[in-house]
Amino acid sequence: MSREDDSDRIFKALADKRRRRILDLLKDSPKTTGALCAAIPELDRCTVMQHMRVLEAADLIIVQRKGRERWNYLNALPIKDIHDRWIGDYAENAVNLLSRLKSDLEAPTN
Amino acid sequence: MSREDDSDRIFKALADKRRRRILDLLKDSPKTTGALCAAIPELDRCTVMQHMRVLEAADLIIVQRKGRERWNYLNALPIKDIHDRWIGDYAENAVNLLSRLKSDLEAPTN
DNA sequence: TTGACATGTTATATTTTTATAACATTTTAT
DNA sequence: ATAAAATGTTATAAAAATATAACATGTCAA
Repeated sequence: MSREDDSDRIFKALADKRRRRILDLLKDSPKTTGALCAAIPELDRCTVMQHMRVLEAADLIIVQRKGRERWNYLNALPIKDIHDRWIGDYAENAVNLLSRLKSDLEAPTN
Repeated sequence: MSREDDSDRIFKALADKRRRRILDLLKDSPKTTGALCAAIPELDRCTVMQHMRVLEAADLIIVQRKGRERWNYLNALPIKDIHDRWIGDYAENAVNLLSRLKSDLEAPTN
């Protein structure tokens, strides 16, 4: 499983508004699947579970079963990895690129 | 246009492997549309342009026309915004949540 | 054990994305 | 002016993601 596959799963998982909302809900405290469904009444329970499976496959949530309940925990580490590997790079170059853009635009006869 | 719409467009734009690749290509230096198409021979020119439109709508690239050429510049600022607003939060809480998870798992009778 | 509860699975319909073809516009060079 | 180059648009086919229904499993409490 390549690094690129990992970040593909993570970005795809983060691409959906409802999944980001689920992560927000888990940010404060872990919750059971039932509690999450109750917090998102406009989505069918099955739909919520399908989203959870996507998040779990991306390793953005960690699942722990306790009796007949399923407790879902946010795992922020993959997001931090993306930041370190990806966004860090871009942010580092941002000023650079913007200033290059600016000077290019100011010399239109090149 | 809400803040959430903005980050939705940005995350959706970043969700595609090929669009991330385009951003990578633009990271080093701005390029014309033609140069980008040449760099991604496995994709049809129209497909590349469709991806560019998605990136442009998300404000991840800035477009400047020079004669009959179109120069595409990476704009890293939206990515940095996401980091500051979103990933920063998660990363901040990461140690917190992981340690809470750990202690929860070690006390399974709660 | 038995019924109710919480969760899980599989199949399928709906919607959204992605790829491409066909055609149009703008600019450069001759 | 005219042909070629570079880009742009619109329509549509193909593929993927999302929502939901129908059914299945495991666990608790009486």
